[in-house]
Amino acid sequence: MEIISNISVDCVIFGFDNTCLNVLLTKRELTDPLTGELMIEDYTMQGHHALVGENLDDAAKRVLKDKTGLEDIFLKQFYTFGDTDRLLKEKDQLWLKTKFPMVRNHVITVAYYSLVDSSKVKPYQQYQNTKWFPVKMLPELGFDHEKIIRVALEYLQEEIRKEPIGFELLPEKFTLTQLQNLYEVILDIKLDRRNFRKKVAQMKHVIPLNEKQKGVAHKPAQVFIFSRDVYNRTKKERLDFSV
Amino acid sequence: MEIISNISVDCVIFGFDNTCLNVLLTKRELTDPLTGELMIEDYTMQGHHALVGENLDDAAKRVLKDKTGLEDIFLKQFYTFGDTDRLLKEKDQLWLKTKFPMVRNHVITVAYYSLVDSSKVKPYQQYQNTKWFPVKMLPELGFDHEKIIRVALEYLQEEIRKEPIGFELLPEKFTLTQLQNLYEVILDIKLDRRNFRKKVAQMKHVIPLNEKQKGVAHKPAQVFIFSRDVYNRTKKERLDFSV
DNA sequence: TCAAAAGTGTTGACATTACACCCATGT
DNA sequence: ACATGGGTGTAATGTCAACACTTTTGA
Repeated sequence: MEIISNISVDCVIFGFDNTCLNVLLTKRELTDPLTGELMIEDYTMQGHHALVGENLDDAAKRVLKDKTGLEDIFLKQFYTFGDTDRLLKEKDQLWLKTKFPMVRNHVITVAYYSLVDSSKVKPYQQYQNTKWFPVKMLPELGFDHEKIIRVALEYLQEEIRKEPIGFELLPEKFTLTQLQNLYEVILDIKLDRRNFRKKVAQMKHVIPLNEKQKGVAHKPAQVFIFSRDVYNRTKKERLDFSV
Repeated sequence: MEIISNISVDCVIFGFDNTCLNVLLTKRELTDPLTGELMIEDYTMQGHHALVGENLDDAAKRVLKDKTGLEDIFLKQFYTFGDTDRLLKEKDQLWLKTKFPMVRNHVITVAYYSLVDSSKVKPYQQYQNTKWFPVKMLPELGFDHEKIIRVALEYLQEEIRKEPIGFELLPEKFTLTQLQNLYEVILDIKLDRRNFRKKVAQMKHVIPLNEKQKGVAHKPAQVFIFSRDVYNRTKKERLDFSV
């Protein structure tokens, strides 16, 4: 399978742990073969190059499966980064020359973000040194990946205001407090609990179950599920063109 | 200047004529050199391939300048089309083999849309057979350009609800009726005149001039300008996460 | 019995909708 | 004088924001 050397696909994998919005990152290390000195030590999203004969979306699914073991996961293309200088930092050039000599200088990357229930990811991690990092406390990142993650977050923030995608980050069954935390963390705002619940109560696609939390040292919360089906049947166009 | 044979940049150029939202398209014709028979006759957006050492955004600006003569125009990347079958229709293959034999089968295209004051475009048209077509009455289109235009329109509709970009389609000075028509046509909705004006009156960035329309056979309308400056100073975050 | 989070309603402010008549101009 | 689009206000309804106390559970 021949790779397309000037097109890569990167995937910002978001997860949520009830406290932070996290991104899945893989450590990149390079040691000088002579001196043993550590020349590069940082993190990247570790995308892949597209393959000849492969749709871009399929390449993104491949990256996601490779890193998380998951398939049929929310995945959205948000931007293509095509500046000529995106791989020109000294350490990135060193990395590419050492590891990927066939790759030319100007690689454009089609960036996707995906939302995963992070409890499902852990067992599948195939890469050593792949870890979740809070988007507010990113480690040193290689290439232009810090920028890509920042832009991904902006698109996510925009999208989550309009579409019911937050549920992708939660387990199938969740409580309203979890849902509220999710919105608060992603949008970086505080929400009023009662008003939030009023709003959710109008969403027919957030469905209460006859089931409560168990084993918590406080009043157990009602458990809900999300139904995309109901959402699709009940959504209506918003008509405001607010600026 | 070496072209990058597997990456192209397409630009959906939108214009507005107070009645329709239009797209600028160029005729594509191919005649059989032997029989003189017309083998292809349709329209395309006529993008370009990216050049080695050129930022994608610069490639898009180049396409736009080439087709309209305009620079410093609103230009927004919205999606990258990367399906392997996007150029595989028979006539498109014929076209590519005849005209661009160096281009491989799988070309991804990074698509931008731009918004232009179409009164400024006409004098510059460099291509014969470049014309405006209403998005509601597109001619037969080559490649996957019909899909690209459809998707561009969806992104435009979304964006114009949130950001003051409609002004890019109008002359510097415009009337509120023009602005209302613009919103109605792009969003494909009807708006109440009085309510529309109330809403615009709240927008500090739409500024009335001491100037009226001239030479119209009815009460002349007040003339307005848009100020991005004022907009940037007065915009506030919307906090609703409506779905 | 205490700590911790769940759950619940009302009010005032503001925004949105629906709707009909007079005005200024060119012909 | 008439045809054409410009310009304006009010009332009813819906939506949003602010706010505090009681409940249920495990420890």
